[in-house]
This record gives sequence, C-alpha cells and structure tokens, in this order.
Amino acid sequence: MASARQYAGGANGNRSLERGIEILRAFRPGVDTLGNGEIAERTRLPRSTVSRLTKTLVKFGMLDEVPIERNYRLAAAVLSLGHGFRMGSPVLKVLGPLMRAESTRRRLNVGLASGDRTMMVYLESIRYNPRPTLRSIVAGQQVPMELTSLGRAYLAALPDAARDRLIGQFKRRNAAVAKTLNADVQKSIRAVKRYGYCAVSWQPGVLAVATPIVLDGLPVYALNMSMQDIEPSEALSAEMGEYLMAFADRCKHTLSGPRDELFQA
Amino acid sequence: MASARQYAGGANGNRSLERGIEILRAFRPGVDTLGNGEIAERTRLPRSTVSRLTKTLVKFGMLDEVPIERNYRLAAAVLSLGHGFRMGSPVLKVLGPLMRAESTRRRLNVGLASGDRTMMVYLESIRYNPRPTLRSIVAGQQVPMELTSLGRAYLAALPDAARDRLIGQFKRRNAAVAKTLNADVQKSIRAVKRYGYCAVSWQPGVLAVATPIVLDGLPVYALNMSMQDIEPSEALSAEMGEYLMAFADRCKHTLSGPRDELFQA
DNA sequence: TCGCCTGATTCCACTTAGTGGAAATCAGGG
DNA sequence: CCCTGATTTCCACTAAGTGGAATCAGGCGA
Repeated sequence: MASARQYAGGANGNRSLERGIEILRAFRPGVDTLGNGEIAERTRLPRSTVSRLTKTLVKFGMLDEVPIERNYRLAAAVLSLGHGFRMGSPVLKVLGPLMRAESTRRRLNVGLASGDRTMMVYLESIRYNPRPTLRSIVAGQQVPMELTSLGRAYLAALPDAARDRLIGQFKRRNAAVAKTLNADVQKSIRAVKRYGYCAVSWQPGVLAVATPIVLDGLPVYALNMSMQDIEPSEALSAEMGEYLMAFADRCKHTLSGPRDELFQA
Repeated sequence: MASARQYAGGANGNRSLERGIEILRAFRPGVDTLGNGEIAERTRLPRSTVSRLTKTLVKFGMLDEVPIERNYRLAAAVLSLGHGFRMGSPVLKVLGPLMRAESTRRRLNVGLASGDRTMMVYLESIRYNPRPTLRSIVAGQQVPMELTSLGRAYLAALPDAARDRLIGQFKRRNAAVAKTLNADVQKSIRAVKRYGYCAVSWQPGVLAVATPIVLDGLPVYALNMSMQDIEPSEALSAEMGEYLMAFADRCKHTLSGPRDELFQA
C-alpha cells in the first residue's frame, strides 16, 4: 500500500519533473559520478524511482552511463543547454565585450553572475593574467552567495521577500556562525545601498568588489572586479570600488541604450 | 474523456520528465525566448501541460520568466550543470591542457566534441588567432554531425547499430540530398577507418580534419583541428592529418597512462 | 570454482498524480 | 470600454507513476 504523502499536484507543478531535475542537480563539481544508490540517498528518493528517472535522463541525453562502475555522469546535452543560455542572454551579449576590454585595461578580474538558489553562478568570469595566454574565461562556476561580494551585491538588489527567504536558508544551513555571518552580510548590503558596491575578501590574498545590475523584466545580476595575490586594504577597496562604479555606469548606459536589442533577437 | 494514447510507462521511463527535458531542449541558440504557446507548438504538447511544466522548470531554476513578454528563457542553473559536466569530464581534464598547447604550437584551432542526438557538441573548441587576446575557448556549441569532420569521425567509431540509427535520421531529415550526402558520409567513414582521420570543408575557406577517441566505458569523442581563411587542398588535408594523428597518439598515450585517474576523483 | 552478499532493476497491485478539453482569466490594443 | 488572442485554472477521469517486494547481476572471499 503506497504510503506516499500527498503531492499538491495539479496546477502547481509536476513532481516527476521536479525529481528529475533534483537528480541532475545532485551532480555538482566535485561529485563527478553517482550511482543510483548515492543519488537515492542524496535526493531522499526511493531507489526504484531513481532507477526509472535516471533511465529517462540517459535516454534524453542528460546523463551518460558509466557501465564499468554502474553509475552516471552528466552528458553533453547539459553543456549545449548552458551554451544556449549564454548565447540567449542579452545582458551577457552586451556586457561580455565590455568586460573583456575592462579586464585588460584595469588588469584585474571581471565577472558577471546571477543567483541560483543559495549560490551565485558566473555567466562569465574573466581571469586576468599579465601573460595573455594565461588569461581565461570561465562560465557556470558557482560561489557561495552569502560569503562573496558578488552574492551580497545580488542580495542587496533583491526584493525584500526573496532576500529574507535566502537569508533564512543561510542561517539554517550554518547555524553555528549565523550570528556573525548575518552581521557581515547586513553590513555589505548596507554598503551596497549607500555606496553602490561592497568589498569582501573571502579568500586570503583576494579582494573583490561587486555591484548589482538591475534591469526591468530580467533577473538581478551582479558585476564584480577582483585581484589576487594582494594585500586587502581600505584604500585598495576604495580604488577598486571607483573603477567598478565607473564601469557599471558605462554598462548600464550601454544596456539602456538600444533597449530593444535586449528583448529582440 | 482523456483521449491520451498510451505511454509505455512503468519501468521504461517517465513521461513528464521526458516532456520537461524536451521543453528545455526547445531553447536552442537562435531561439532565445519562447512563450508557452510556441513551446506547445514545437514540442506538440497540449498547452495546459506545457503551462504546468514550465512552471515547474521555473520553480527549479532551469527557466527564467520574462514577464514583460510572457515568455521564458534558459536560467542560470543550466549553466552550472554545463560547468559541472566540464569539470566532471575526465577526458577534458586530461586533454584540455594538451589541446591548448597544441593549438598554440601548430597555430590552428583544436576541438574536442561528443555526440548529442544528431549534433556534435564541443566540450572545448580552441579558436586560434595570431593575436593572443583574440584567441577564445568555447564550450557547448553544436555543429551538425553529418556535415562535419568531427561528426563523421564520431560516426565512424560508433557501434554499427547506433551509427545506422543516426544515418537513418539524417536521411529522414533531409531526404532531398540524402543520396549524395550519404555517399560523402560513407566516404569519410571509410577514410577514418583507413587513415585514422577524415577531412571535410563544410564552410568555405575552412578545412577541418578529425579523428575519433574511443575509451572503454566512456562515450565516443572526436578530436579535430581546423584552419580558416585558407584554400582547402589535398596537400593541406594531408599535412593537417599528420599533425592530428600525431597529436591524437599523444592524447591516447596520456589518457591510457594513469587510467585510474579517469575514473577516480 | 562456487556460492554468498550487496546493490541495482523489474514486477505488480494501488491510487495518486498528471492529463487535456473546456471554461475562466488576463493583458493589450483599438 | 469592449473585444481578441493567448494563457492559466478547473475538473472529472484514469493512465501513468509509485514504492515495497521479488528478482537479478556481479564482485569477493573462501
């Protein structure tokens, strides 16, 4: 007898699809391959259900089987989707070239990100290096929202309800440091509201500043600049903040110019 | 009364999940945003069903709503998945650095791709340019399997059944040129089997050569080299073929060395 | 080599979750 | 303000999905 608890089905969504997506999301950087058992544990789904869903995901190209180890890894189709996302993003289309030029001009890293649950996802992260061949561009990398300037700038621009919901999740996730962390987050958010940007050094020797980009009818983005192998200081923060705000102004100007292009092909 | 035709459900898969994935796949480069109506047309699904599934996809971060136009676009989470795929790919982990070095050394484009349905998907495409700042790396781009050296090398290495299924799809898709195209494809496949690689010029002024990479327990990959703004010729094909085969040998050697690393973290 | 043992897959009766046509709602333009 | 075209919600229906139990496969130790 199925003891299944109710799923508020009907018009509210689709349970199987939700579960399938959760399975895909169980594959994060660091966990390259997962077997049905591990997936079942992580997603807290019955094993038979997982078995069926992974089969479907394989059939539709989202997962590859690794028969030798009886497990799965993400398949090439997810990369196409990611590429589609980047190509379809009007903001990236406009800001990408500007960001690359600015990275070279200022000799620092420039990034554009948006939120996904409790993480920030880089649409593009341009890693500056004095040697041109060592510069690189990364897309899709995740960084924690509550610990980074990027995430805090994003939070500052979010509608109150959404922000509060997220902050609740940070607390639940890491109750130990919730107090002090929350204070830091609030401070950054106030900084964004007052000065337009916030500065955070969450990795030793790295200083980052970030500012939100808000466009009507589009998700909130955050733009950052960062340098590594430096000594974080007030003065440096202020200087990078200047650069960032000047750049963000140019970005917003460019974005608001041919606004139609944002929504047309 | 639901006139729904049977879906061979049960152990064979999950219909809702299939449909949800098809909706995501409807967003291809070129179609940045889609409304529920267009999605319904393209996927041939009932509108109410699409409405429910898109709602779920939004809730789980795979789609963003564009309320102003009442439609959807791919969301940041798909980019994370793509990044996860790249980070989790043991082959790319090993070959990426080699490919970048080889691109610089030989002054040409180097790419690694795998198949997704009837398209090839670049895990990495390194675009050589004399000016280092203009070099770029792209991931996730799709190119047609039957028209490219990449795709034909891939086909040549596929198990017979899978290859025949795909060739059937090419024919169905474009019955007009099926004859001549099929001959070309077969010729390329024979070239791969005889010489290890095939050469194709499917874009004017661009010549590409490709060879398959087959590893036990992993999907088939194809490695290519290409040059643009040149005059395709037999001699050039042969030269690039030499380079490619030499490089592929090094790749295979590197891959088979620490084989464990392919499957371990 | 053989048989245990762990984990994946398939089976199957149950019923909930999903379906799709129709009605209601919404947004936008004339 | 009403009309129009599209989208969302409603709702009765039942097929599709579910999950526990049985079966199967494959690796390991004896």
